[in-house]
Amino acid sequence: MSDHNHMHADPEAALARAERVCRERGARFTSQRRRVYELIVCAGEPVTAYELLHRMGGDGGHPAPPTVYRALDFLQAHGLVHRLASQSRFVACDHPETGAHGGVFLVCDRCGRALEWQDERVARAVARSAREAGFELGDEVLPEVEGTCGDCRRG
Amino acid sequence: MSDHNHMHADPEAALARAERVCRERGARFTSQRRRVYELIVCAGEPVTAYELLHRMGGDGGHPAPPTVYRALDFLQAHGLVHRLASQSRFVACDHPETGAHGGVFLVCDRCGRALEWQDERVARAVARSAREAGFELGDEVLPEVEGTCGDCRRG
DNA sequence: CAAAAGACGATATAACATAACATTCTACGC
DNA sequence: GCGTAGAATGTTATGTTATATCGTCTTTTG
Repeated sequence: MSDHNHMHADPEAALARAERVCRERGARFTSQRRRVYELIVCAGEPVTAYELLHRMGGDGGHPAPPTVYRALDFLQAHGLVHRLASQSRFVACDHPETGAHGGVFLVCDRCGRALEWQDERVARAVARSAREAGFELGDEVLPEVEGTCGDCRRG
Repeated sequence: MSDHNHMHADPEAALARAERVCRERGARFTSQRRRVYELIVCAGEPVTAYELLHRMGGDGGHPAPPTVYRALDFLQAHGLVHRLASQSRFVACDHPETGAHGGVFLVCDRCGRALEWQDERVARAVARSAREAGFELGDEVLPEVEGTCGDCRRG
């Protein structure tokens, strides 16, 4: 019923997977997009666009905002990252291969980390609600809820 | 199971109710807060903080941003309005008296309207997910999902 | 009435995001 | 290879959302 959730232990694997996903779709996983994705994966927690921006700065300085936002748009469109609206932050998706991302984001109000918790029950309940309300659900249906994670509660 | 949802047919009633809710808690429903709440209720759809700001302008001009944000913070804290993170907009809560707001926001990607759909199944499924994940849910647990409402689909 | 707490005004600035247009890169047919 | 069309990126500017800070006023309470 509920899949166990995990952080990206292996950024290499995530990158390889992303590359494969893009190739299969004929989408170009350019160096910018790769760089942004890598930074998100390695962050291990939700990061803002401007944090990414500043981390991209190599020698001369960092690129302009549109550069990052364009990469983020691409990565979102291909399901590689999600935008946490409640935080204006971005996280890597745990399972970019599957089209459906049914579940819920559990966002910790203390440490700020977000768990992408897969749960068919939530997905089904939401789908059912939407149907009853006459709504047709879109693709980006990853509800976010705020709470306190186990680690933070235990101290 | 699913409650029917309705727009605020009667702003007067909503204001009276808000006033009562505040009085019961010893919170001050000041004129600023009343004004902001009234504007949100009358809008009938999600509105941005700056839209409220501009609508508050009476004679000389509109107040400064902190004025609106402070009022919004208060109203949110007392469950009178919700912030739709995905839109950075604010909507009146349909049932401010009850502490729990279990359900889901169905946000139309065409007309922009948001339906606060009460559904115990969603609330339970989310609560269950949270428990399994070791999360303790906070108060602000109103997941938002994007889709197309019945009106917009039918043309 | 005095003190304390809460609310509000005002200024400035931080943080998040996109519009618009120029330039460079890449794939693809020839 | 070579030209070209479309995609991607660079660049500048600006729009939008939100908060920090500090001073003043108002309300509550003892």
